[in-house]
Amino acid sequence: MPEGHTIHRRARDHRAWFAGQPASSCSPQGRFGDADALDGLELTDVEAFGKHLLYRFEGDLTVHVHLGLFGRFRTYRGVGPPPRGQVRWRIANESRTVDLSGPTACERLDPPGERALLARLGPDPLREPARSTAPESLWRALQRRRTPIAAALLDQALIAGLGNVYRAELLHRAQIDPYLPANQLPRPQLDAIWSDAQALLAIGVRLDRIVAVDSPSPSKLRRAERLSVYRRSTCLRCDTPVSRANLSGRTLYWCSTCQPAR
DNA sequence: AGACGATGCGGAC
DNA sequence: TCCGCCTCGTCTT
Repeated sequence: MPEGHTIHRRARDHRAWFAGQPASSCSPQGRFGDADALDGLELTDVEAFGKHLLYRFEGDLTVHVHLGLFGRFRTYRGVGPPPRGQVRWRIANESRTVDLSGPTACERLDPPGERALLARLGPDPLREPARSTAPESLWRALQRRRTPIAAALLDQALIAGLGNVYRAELLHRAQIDPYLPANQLPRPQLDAIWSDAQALLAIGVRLDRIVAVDSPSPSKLRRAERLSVYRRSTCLRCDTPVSRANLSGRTLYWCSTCQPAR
């Protein structure tokens, strides 16, 4: 579920449903101890930064949510049913109920904590204006790295919001060997990845799912037609068996024909 | 019914 | 580099 597109979509939805009015708040599971202190406060805004969500409440209170690998939201219209499973945080008004379960983080964040969080995130393609060039800071950071470009793309301090699916699909679309050292990636290739990331993430937010192939009607694509290499047995474009490897604990997928080593 | 792996990340070693 | 988190869809038995 959660790469940057999911987080931005949740921010947009939760803002539309809850912002500008009081919301009830509780922690059915009990592990979000501050939930009760927020009960009845007005939710003023919801923001997304990379894979992080910030919920703003009246009185300058901020809640930080990070879904991690397992976290998910369940949404109900109107008054929700009894919590299903372990619900860390339930937020609701008369029209919607949202249950958060399994997050890596669900916590009050004070201003220094928020500054520290945002300081360790690189630029988020979804927060930057659409551009044909990558941020200079990203380019300079990559120049200092000899790790594979595939590892760099998952480093949230370099670029915030990409996960394992977008990494695989972006490198495939750019026809780049995932093991190319980051400091050997030519600037035009970085710019191509950046602008492509902006486009794909925006589609992801709109459709609430990752679609990484070009299509006049991306919303109609079947599951097996949306991705070219991620978790596939063969490359969607050329039918070559997809290569897999473990790169610092994550499975890397690529097509050795479309993305040859130089 | 049970095993396994997953779109993530921090901390221990 | 590995483990834990704490959930669920998919696959195997």
